[in-house]
Amino acid sequence: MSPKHLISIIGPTAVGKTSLAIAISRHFKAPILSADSRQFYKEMTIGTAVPTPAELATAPHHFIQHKSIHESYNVGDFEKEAISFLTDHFQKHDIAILVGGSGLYTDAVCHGLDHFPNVKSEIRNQLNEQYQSLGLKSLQEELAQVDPHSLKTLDLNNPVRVIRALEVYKASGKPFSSFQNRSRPSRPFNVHTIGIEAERDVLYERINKRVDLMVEMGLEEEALSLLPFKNLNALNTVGYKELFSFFEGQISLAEAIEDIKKNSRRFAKRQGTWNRKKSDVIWVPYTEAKEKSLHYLEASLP
RNA sequence: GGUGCCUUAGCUCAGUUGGUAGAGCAAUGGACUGAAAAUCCAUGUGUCCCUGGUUCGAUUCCUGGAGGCACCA
Repeated sequence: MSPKHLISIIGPTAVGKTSLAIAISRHFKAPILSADSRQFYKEMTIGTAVPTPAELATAPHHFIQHKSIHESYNVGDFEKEAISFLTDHFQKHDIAILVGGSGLYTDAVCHGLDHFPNVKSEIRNQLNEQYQSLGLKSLQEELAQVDPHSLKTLDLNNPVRVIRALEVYKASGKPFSSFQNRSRPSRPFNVHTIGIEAERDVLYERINKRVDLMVEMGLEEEALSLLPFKNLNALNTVGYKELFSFFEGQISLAEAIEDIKKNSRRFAKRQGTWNRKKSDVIWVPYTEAKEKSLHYLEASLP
């Protein structure tokens, strides 16, 4: 069987990942898998900058708006579905494209995650209640009892991390740390990671413009229709949560829009720190992303 | 034109009874194994408007000037 290739496109929000993915998809006649933790949801369109209908028509896309905000969906689910899709796809084809801004999700597909037990949502709800009523300290103390190893490696100031470790313990009876760093299966495909880069001020300018465009396209209306569901995880999202604050009278519309821009910039910055530490990335400037990456891929793929 | 108040970090401002300064926000750097557009950690930022004077020493006090605001004309 001929070698299989997954082309992974990474980069901060608004840098041009979608159009590069489409260009590469057309060139190699390969499907695109989205690894974007917010574009999965069919109820969210404008604020998540999903590809336009025209873009979707020019290249086959997967994992875009295939879930509802009312379903629970996480990296592990995504990893399984994506690998299952790729296994099937690579039976008959050699190339696929992965594109997305969620670093954890692209890493899950490219390199795999450790296998953790399933956790019922009641367990997490209960831990969240404990956090609310008794505080972080009580969670930390409980973790110290059951998983002293995690106590050393975990960010104990981060309630999300502490709750995660505890919920795995409660679901399985074994410490969170005991599931980590077991041998992961190697992927039956080569990964070629292309990173798109832009100067900070250029990127921020693109982000600001894109937010203005979203507002023109009707982001406010879209967010208003989702207001009843604002407590769902999927809606703890830049572009929506700020408008919810506006609807509830906490800030003005202008402030909400400024906050969306600011939070998008911060998000882009976090994506930058995630991506910067990665090795084996072919970095291409956003101005000639298509030429440079096709040039590289032509030379590396058979 | 007159009188009063103001001018300190990117922004809003505090402060130094004279020993060259600090909050919030913004910003920047980092972490990340099923919440990841989430969550968490760390870090500064300076001709203290200009000019002269008093002083060992002035951002602080005094003179003059510039800009802003308010009131009076």
